[in-house]
Amino acid sequence: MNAKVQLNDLQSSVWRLFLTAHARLLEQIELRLAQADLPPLDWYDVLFTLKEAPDHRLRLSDLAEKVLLSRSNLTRLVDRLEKVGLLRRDACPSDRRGTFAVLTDAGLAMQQKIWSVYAAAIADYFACHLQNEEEIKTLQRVLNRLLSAAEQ
Amino acid sequence: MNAKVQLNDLQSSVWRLFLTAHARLLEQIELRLAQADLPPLDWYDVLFTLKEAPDHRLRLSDLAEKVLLSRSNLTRLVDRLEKVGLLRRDACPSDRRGTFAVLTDAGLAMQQKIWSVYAAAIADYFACHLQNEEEIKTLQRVLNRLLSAAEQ
DNA sequence: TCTATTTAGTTGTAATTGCAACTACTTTTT
DNA sequence: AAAAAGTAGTTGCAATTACAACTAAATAGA
Repeated sequence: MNAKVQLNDLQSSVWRLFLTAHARLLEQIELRLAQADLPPLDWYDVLFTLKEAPDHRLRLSDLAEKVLLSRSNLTRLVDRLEKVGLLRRDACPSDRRGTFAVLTDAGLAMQQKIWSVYAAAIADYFACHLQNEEEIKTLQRVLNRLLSAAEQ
Repeated sequence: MNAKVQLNDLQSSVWRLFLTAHARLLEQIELRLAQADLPPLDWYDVLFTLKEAPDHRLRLSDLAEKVLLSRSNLTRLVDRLEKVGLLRRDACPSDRRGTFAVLTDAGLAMQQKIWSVYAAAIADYFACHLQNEEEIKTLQRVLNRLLSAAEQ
């Protein structure tokens, strides 16, 4: 680590910009969801992740990994989602310690409902400001590089 | 709003990337701070913001605005920082409802101490992956555009 | 096989957050 | 100048999060 410790003004100001832009964007988007009486983004994240998974099911530890939540926090988030019927827990036959989270029909419906609002918000606050193809490609390339570096 | 509701696959995957990259980066950086026995980024944010302010002082409401915290959460964050002597509260002479948060010497020292670790982490996880000048300029331009849109 | 280690998930508890209500003060309106 | 409306900051309380300890089951090592 620390191959390049120096940080110039441009770099640190862009970092700051990255943090603030992220924060303000999320603020606006969460606001839209709240205005539409929809649950917050971390609910969406779980529902979407399950939807993408084979058979709409995922071991809790895998789910935690994907949605960037600690295991204990995931346990309780899953509790809440289960309580309102958006997913259910299934025992894992091959590993008696394990539990699957399985998306229910109501969960899928909710995912779609949230998406309709969420997608519009992403379009308004994000996508519509990425003017040309080249700009979005650059962003993609940079973010991919950052992500793989952060995951080692 | 909703000038452009459509969202194509590239756009939504880049949005997703933006969220995950941000989350993973912060995770790593917070980890570095914790390993160095330093307080979390929101403490830094307050200390830095005060350092930048004229006379190292800022009204609580202005501070809340800049660090992206609700007023009530700022009250308690300021409580914690005050309790360990990193800042102090001063009454505002011209508006008796008002309070200033003022950076103490210890607060300034702490800001610098955190910065030494934080800057290295930003360099390692962020800056050093922005290869050429053009890439960082593009990022700056895009983020600026997103930020101003999110702030209306 | 029997013990030690690791892994999956949950739970206790303390700290933090979010939201609404509240106090005190200031500004605007009439 | 009095009443109404708005602003600054704090507080109560419920919900969420973080961290560590815990139970149960699987795996590795002797």
